[in-house]
Amino acid sequence: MAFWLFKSEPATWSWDHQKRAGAKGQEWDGVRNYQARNFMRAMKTGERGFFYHSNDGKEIVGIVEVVGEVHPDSTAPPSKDGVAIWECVDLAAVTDVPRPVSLETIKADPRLKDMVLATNSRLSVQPVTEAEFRTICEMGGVDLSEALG
DNA sequence: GCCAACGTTGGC
DNA sequence: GCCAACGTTGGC
Repeated sequence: MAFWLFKSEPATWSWDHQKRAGAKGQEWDGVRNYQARNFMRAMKTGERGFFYHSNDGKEIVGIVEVVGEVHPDSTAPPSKDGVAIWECVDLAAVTDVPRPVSLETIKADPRLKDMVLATNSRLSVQPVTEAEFRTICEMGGVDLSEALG
């Protein structure tokens, strides 16, 4: 079981939007970065990730679940040869992070200093280790059994 | 609003 | 295949 982190500017797509999308979820579309896309290709249904508010907030605010594996991004322009270049997964909200964990907090914690969020701030879809996932759930007051389903 | 970091593009 | 120029992201 792998863990992930998804970044979104709340002005574009916020945690509230994500929650309103409900259990059937919503395409995580608009990614136009090969590294981020490749991580999405590796995702399996049922895997969990963090929902992070970039720019405005700069904190982890929710837990999401992969409810649909990678498929062509409906917002991407069609390719000439019919092979999709840009793909995405579907995500559904699982639970809130009661005490959002800020970037500042993450950078200040030695257990989290190697998180991609701290080392490569521009990557919008990132892998998270299980240890990091558990640490942040604990810091954020998230019930682990709820987060992991 | 600025700018550093990063990725992509295109000229050579 | 190198690298300068450019565009974008996102923290500050």
